[in-house]
Amino acid sequence: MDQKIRILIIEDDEILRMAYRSLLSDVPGYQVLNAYPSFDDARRYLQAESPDVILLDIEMPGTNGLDALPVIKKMLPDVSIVILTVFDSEEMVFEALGKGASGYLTKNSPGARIIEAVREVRSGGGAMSTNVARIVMRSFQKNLNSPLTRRETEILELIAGGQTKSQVAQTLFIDTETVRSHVKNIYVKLDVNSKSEAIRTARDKRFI
Amino acid sequence: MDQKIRILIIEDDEILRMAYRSLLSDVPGYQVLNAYPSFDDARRYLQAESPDVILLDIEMPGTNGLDALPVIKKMLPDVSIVILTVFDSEEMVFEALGKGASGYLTKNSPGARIIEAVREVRSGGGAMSTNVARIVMRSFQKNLNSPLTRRETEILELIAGGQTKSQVAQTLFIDTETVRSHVKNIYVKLDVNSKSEAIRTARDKRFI
DNA sequence: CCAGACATCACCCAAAAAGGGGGATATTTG
DNA sequence: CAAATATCCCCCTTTTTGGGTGATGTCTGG
Repeated sequence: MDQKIRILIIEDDEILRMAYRSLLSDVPGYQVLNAYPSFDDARRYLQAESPDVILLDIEMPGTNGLDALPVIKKMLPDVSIVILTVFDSEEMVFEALGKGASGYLTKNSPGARIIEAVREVRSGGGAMSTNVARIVMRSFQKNLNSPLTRRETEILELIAGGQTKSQVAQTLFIDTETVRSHVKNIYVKLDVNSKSEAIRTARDKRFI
Repeated sequence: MDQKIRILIIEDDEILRMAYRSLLSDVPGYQVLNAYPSFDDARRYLQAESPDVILLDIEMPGTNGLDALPVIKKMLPDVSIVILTVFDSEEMVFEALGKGASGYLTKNSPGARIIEAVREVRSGGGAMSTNVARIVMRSFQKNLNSPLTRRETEILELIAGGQTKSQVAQTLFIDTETVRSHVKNIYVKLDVNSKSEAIRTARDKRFI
């Protein structure tokens, strides 16, 4: 059998901390190295214990989980971190993912889901609770009733990508005047009169 | 007990189609309305059958799943669509999510995962296989070794959001000249000399 | 088949923004 | 304390932008 998955728990609530510990300790192939009530407590032992997976709470005394994330990543670049929190706001999720979390579970997740998540992140996958997945997926969703034509959308996307009209023209092999013409139409449709407004409006309404 | 979850399957491979059908039919609370080998076959019956969840393949004769997605969404705005495919490329995933898929499973998903996914999407959540979750999460990940300072990153993000230097200045309550100064430093650090190059480079390297 | 939507290109103009130099001066932080 | 960072100032030219007005070919849905 493979090496056991070495797990570390950082969670300030004692009841939960113990619950997670016993939950995961009982899983064959899992080994809970330790469980700390805060990142500041865990910090100096991280390198020595070198866990494979860390279950990390966000709301904690001292350094919170989101601030701890990059620090942990710097100390243990190969560790997989699973956020385990009551918060499921868009900002929290995006910040955690941006800082390199491999998983994001909310605390209503059943024990089986937590066990599963540990295995998933260790084998290179991602783990999210369904409400988090919902948030993430919605952020990708485009508005299917855009007033913009395909070409207009294409052009606005390139402009939103930072290109000037003449660069867009080069990219699409059309004349700069044509791009200008499209952009004017876009402005009318979105009821704006500058590039930045157009991008903001289009993004808000998910036209791009 | 609640109303059964009404399911439709669109999958060209006959073996799989039958397998999914029998898998889901056996689940209490699930009802498989029908299983079609292509979207073009399913099309005219969609409205009448009004399923809650559609399992949708991508590679199919005729209209493929990704093109079918917006059409289905237009016909049945409240349906939850779960993509079920062998493809797990970034482009496919993003396109499917952009067009309103509520789930994206790859075909190596165990039967239990498919059953679970149907329930999840129907109750408003999102469902992804772990490899897909991985792709999605990686797309959010920032480079933690950015050469840019916090302020420079902040400014470049605003510029990438379409704002001009003077708008950025207003947003951050600083002088336009200060923004200019930061931007010059950004250009040096990224070794570029225009806004569009800076945005492209920074996005490529995930500095923003 | 035909009107309307769409994509393409043209030329006029003034204002705004961008980019390249050269600096200075606090403030923060390791 | 020295280095990094954030702030602001002035010079200059080139590029981009946005508004107006119009034309032409193609495609497409009713």
